[in-house]
Amino acid sequence: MHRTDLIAIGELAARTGVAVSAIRFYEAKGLIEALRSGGGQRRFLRADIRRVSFILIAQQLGLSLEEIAAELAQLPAQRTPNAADWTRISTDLRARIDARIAALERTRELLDQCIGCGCLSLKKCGLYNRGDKAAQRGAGPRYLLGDRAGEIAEVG
Amino acid sequence: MHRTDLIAIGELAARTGVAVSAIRFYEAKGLIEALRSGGGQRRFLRADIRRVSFILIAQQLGLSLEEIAAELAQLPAQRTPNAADWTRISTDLRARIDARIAALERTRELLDQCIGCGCLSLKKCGLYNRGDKAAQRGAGPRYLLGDRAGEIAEVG
DNA sequence: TTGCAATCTCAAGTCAGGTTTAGATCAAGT
DNA sequence: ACTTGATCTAAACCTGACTTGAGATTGCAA
Repeated sequence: MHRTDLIAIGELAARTGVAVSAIRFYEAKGLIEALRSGGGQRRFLRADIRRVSFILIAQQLGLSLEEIAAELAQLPAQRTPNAADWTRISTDLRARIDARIAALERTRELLDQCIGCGCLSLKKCGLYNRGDKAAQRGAGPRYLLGDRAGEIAEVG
Repeated sequence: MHRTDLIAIGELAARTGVAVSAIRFYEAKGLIEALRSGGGQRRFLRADIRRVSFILIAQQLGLSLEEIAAELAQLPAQRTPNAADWTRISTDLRARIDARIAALERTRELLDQCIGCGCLSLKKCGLYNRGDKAAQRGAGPRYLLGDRAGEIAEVG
């Protein structure tokens, strides 16, 4: 159990469901690292399956690759991460899930008020006065939420 | 109250917190429509403030502009949407929020199991066997979730 | 040892969701 | 009438997250 602990990129891809090209991309972005075979092919540790899985979960929570890289940076660089290491950073993830759920529940409550009054006027019901950063994924309108919130969207 | 019911693009932008360029972009994508002044400038109805607000809320829930366009298409084209119209499509949104929350709660539960056993092995805990489409925003790994789920990410 | 799939690198392409730029025109206050 | 800010169009550019393509090399298997 030394040679066989190393897997090729194709196997890592198959094990995680991520495309080979995506794995190379993640490596380029510093989210994972690879050893090299004599001929220059990437060789991953089995532990990297876990690492890639983490990336996938974090992405579903709306983290950018950069943010995910920051989380992963908390793992030990020298040794293979153990259960305690993973528990620590998975707990971070759990907190994010909690925050996300709380934000959605707030949105739901406010939307219910809006449905109730049929207004959707947003100033009255305050649907935007929230600063829900987690939801601020991708491009999207740049200066909604935060900076200008509170002086926004008054119908009439 | 006939002329004054029309607002310029700058005012719509100011009222919603969305950039003028984004409003033009939404129009190009068919999410909103504009009348034109004699000189060719866009003129919006006050009701469009509500429409843009809806776009913003829906975006926060992870809907793509295309999906949002589909929702908005349910509004009456002829007359200005009334409270009942908005209530109907806001209710759709509420259902999506509920689904999203439920999905996150499932993820949280599964992650807790993973933290518990320190595994993150995903096959055992089934963190991916979910088909959480709502989370599938942006680019992301194409063939995770759905198609190949269930045969994914077994550590070891 | 030959053959073919898997890998490699590097550059370019894709898609969503906008923003920026340029040069021209409109509209409103004085 | 004049000026100045708001708007117009079209096209180019941007970021994030990958994918695709081309041409060369590697590695396992028969």
